[in-house]
Amino acid sequence: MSYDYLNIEKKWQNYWKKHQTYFCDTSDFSKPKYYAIDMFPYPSGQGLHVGHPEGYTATDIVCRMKRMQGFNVLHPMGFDSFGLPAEQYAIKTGNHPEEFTLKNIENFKRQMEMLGFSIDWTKQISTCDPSYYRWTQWIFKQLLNDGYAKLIDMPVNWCEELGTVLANDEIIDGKSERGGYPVIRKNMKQWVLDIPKYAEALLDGLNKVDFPESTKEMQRNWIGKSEGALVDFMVDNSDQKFTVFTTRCDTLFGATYCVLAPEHPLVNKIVTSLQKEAIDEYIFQASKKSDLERTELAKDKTGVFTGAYAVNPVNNKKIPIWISDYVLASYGCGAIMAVPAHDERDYAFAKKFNLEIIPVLDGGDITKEAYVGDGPHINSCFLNGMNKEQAISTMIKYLEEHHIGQKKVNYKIREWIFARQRYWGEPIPVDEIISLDDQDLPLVLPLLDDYGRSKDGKSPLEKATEWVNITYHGKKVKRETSTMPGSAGSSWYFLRYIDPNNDKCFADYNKLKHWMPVDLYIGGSEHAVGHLLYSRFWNHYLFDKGLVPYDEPFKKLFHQGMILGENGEKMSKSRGNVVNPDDVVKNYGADSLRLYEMFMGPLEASLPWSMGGLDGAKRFIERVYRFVDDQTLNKRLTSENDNKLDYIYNFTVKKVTSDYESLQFNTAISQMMIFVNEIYKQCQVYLPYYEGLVKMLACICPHIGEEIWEKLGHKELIDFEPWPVCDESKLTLDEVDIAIQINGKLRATVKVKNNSTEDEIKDIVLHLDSITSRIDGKQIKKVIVIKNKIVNIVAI
RNA sequence: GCCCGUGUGGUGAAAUUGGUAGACGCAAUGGACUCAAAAUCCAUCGACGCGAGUCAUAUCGGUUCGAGUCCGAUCACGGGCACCA
Repeated sequence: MSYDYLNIEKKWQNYWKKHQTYFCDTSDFSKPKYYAIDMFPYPSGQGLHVGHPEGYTATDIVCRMKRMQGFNVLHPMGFDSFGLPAEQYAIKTGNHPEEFTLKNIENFKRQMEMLGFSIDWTKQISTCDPSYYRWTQWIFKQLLNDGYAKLIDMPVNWCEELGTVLANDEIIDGKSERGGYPVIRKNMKQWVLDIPKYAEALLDGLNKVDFPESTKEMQRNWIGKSEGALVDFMVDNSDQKFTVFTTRCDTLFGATYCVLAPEHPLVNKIVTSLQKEAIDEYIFQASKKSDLERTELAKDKTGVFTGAYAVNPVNNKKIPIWISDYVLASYGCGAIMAVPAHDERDYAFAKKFNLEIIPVLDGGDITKEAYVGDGPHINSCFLNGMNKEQAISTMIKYLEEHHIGQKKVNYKIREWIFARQRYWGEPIPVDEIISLDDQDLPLVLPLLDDYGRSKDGKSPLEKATEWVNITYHGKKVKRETSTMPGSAGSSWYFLRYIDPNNDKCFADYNKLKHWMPVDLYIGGSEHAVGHLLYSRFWNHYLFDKGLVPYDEPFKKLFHQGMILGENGEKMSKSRGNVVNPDDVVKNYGADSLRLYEMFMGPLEASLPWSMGGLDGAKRFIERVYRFVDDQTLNKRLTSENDNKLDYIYNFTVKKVTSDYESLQFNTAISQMMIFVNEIYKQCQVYLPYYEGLVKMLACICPHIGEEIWEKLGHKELIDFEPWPVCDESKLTLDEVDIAIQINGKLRATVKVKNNSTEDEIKDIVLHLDSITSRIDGKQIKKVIVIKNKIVNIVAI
């Protein structure tokens, strides 16, 4: 006679584990498919955070509903298990990072089982498993053979403290995402993947996927497409020339100087002897600046005149060439034409160094500030009087006809730096000359005595001399000692789930054809650009090679919000507001935790934790359970329908179904609560309606779902029972409440026949005592009737 | 600085997308049951007012018969990008 959640949950978890085939048999390809996954976790030493189950419960609910609706459901889980904490643990203890990782995976898995997720554990993967990273290496090899992976000398983000390079998205405010250590720019030979080649495809693909608009926008900004033109400038009194990129070639008549990036190769060739010393000093200073310093100094423009002049190709005017670090070597041509009248940065620079400012767009006051608005062109010869669009296309035509420029599209997105000077990552399967043959994959990480960096600051793998120095195809060679970044293994794991044990290829095409794309993908918004852009890139690439059936891997993406501490702050050890899921499950049960997290508020919202809310969730489960657990209430399950609950039951089925589909679990739960409140009021419930409720609730609270189902006398699990169906005919009521307003203010409500006509309603309303007394002596100007909803009487 | 969000009771939040603001939950208060307590059940619960009513969705203005919802301005908070030519 009480809700013994500990034993109930243990009982069903053991049952599911013993009968694993229930959630693991995904072989019936004749059914429609549904593939839902969560962003797989990094198995940290701390175990699950209460934030993890939020997203996991959401996918689990949808999967459970889809199974009942007759779908073939794939719902696996894996571990993103290469990474820094395991390596640091290994450095500290001298143990292999794998030992730490496997221990953590076991703990994560235990916690997930404790929470009752209907995960297909037979398809579990781990990115640090050689049978998995064999194929990560294999995909890298394809990228290499096709020219998308390259070893290039480039300025990289170097973190001295971590002893490795980092990708742009691993840096926040000039500091490393992990640890917050300073990051500097440094030229190094690096493995990179040519993601910019896929810029256009990745941009296009966003139009056909269901992602949060903010995430699409972030990816668009990250890719940073801009359409413009290249313009060639001759250096005066010289045969040297350089090219600039501009999005406003229509303002070329207003270009009064040019600026080269300090790193631009032309600088040394054109600098005059008088300016050489100043230029060299400036270049030296610029090279020493870290990214952080560059951004901090952003407000104050610096620069030096080269002594040389360029010739403006449209009017042959001589304009000075400067260098400045506000021009980036890595974007466009590393050189710009400056139009100070209409660009804020150029304006600030021109003012500081007293350079000429010529307006070429009418409007604004350039004595005060740059005019960045629109206006007809002036001082612009053949463009005068034109608007922006006309002027740009006219100018592009002019540039192309005179062979001094052309149309050009640029992207901000840079190559993905694909090597880390670390131990605990996938070895890059190449030596100095060639990549490894397929039969030599996987290239397995060697064991080391010490996992710290080697003395010369190189990768820890340098110390494995026997592993590094090999004879391959008859030649003495050295292996690559960098490893892949963490985002390598996570860029394709959703493909491997589909065929995790295949040792012939990364996944069978026919299986991919059945399961891809992922129908629902849930994870944190911190991956809005990094992981989500990288995995889209790999999938597009594999699609172009004909190895996967769809270009976009994720049909629908959703970001769950963050669960904050009870004080509204982010949960952290130092704030002392961390809630441990193990404790919650012990004190309230997994079902209560799941129900509570889904009821807190919208899934995407960041919300504070509340122990009181957890009490409420448990109370609701008990209220439902009592019908089978309590003998007196048990008698209230009737086999005859008195029709009193017809409307509310069918409405509840309809709302819960559509709310689950759109991930609005908070309102779905509130609707089930309304239904339960109603059956308490009625003191009885038609058994099929109660069973319908239990099925819907079982998606969120699977343990109590199975328990009630069993107590109702069913022999089969509830998980594959048919989903309740809404009988639409029960949703039309005989009478509806309509509101009556006078001049927009609510004055009364009245019951009228459903679908009454406008005249019928007017007739009733205008004869109501409570209304006539109010409009007595006033003139009725208008009566607005909205069927089945509202009447508004306008009277003065 | 630029881009994108958000702002509703004591509190977490609902609101059929322009139609009865505050559903559902938490907390609180009163009552029933109990020797008593817990649990449970029932009731009340935006503010002011005895009342009829009046005022209330960050602030100010607009559109509309009607605005939490649409438009404009302002303020506050959150997220992203950051000299990208």
